[in-house]
Amino acid sequence: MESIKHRYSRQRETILQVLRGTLEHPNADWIYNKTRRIIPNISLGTVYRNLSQLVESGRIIRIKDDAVIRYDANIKHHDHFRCTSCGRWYDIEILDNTVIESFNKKHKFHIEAFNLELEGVCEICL
Amino acid sequence: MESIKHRYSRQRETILQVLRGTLEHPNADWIYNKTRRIIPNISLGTVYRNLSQLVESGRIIRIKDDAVIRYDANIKHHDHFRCTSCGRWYDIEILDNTVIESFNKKHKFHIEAFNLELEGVCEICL
DNA sequence: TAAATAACAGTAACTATTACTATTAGCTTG
DNA sequence: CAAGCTAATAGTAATAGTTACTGTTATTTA
Ligand SMILES: [Mn+2]
Ligand SMILES: [Mn+2]
Ligand SMILES: [Zn+2]
Ligand SMILES: [Zn+2]
Repeated sequence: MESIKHRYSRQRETILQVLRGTLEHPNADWIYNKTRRIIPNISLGTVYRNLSQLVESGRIIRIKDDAVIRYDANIKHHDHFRCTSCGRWYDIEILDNTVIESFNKKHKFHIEAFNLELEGVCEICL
Repeated sequence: MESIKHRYSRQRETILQVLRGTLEHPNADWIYNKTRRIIPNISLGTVYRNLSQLVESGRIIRIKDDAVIRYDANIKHHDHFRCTSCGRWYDIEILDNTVIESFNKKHKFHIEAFNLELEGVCEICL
């Protein structure tokens, strides 16, 4: 992290400032439109390229990496562990209601659903 | 759940059997190719439509609903709560290392990353 | 058996993202 | 401070995953 050497560019710095100025967790298009108010002729491709570089250099993070929808015939609630080495998916159980209840005590939110995904190397691959 | 009335179709039943026969957590394309071995001229649109109907009727679930990548300038590890009413994203802290350690004791996996996402109605909207 | 319409195959359209290309601009070295 | 190297850019084309449309087929009901 933070080790990749990039030349300065006004576009990249502006994109970073735009993202730092919001709590929206926006997507590329939202960032594109905000940034266009500062650099009107910036290209959408530039936004995508710089967002990727900013992730690469650890200055921002990306949420929901996997753009593909996956399906599961196991319909009882469960969590997932995905092995980055072999790609296997494992059904696991970590979160129970105690976690949720402790959350409910701190915040006054009404939880409808929760999803936990772990990533790492599985026993077979180790 | 299970209340929507659908006519029988060989395509839908085959898709369901294909998904029930694997632990792959496959995407639509994988399911399409497997199902084509049984119904060679099935259409990809049919696969998508039936997967959606099966989700609707609660016979399967979908993982990673949101196909859009979102970005966050808050790079310290944190979880998210998203309000289904107003769309706001909240940075939260639920998972700590005790959860991970207890997982490590049960399974011999090496965890590299984990991501928790909660969904519900926030305090403002309640 | 016939009418009503859900579901189908095939295809077109759409959306988010990535790749390509000629031009511009940040950095390094003399 | 040029000159040259090449990363980064704007603009556009291409790709991937998904959804929408359309005329035909098949399931259900009476
Ligand atoms: Mn599963
Ligand atoms: Mn966040
Ligand atoms: Zn593995
Ligand atoms: Zn809300």
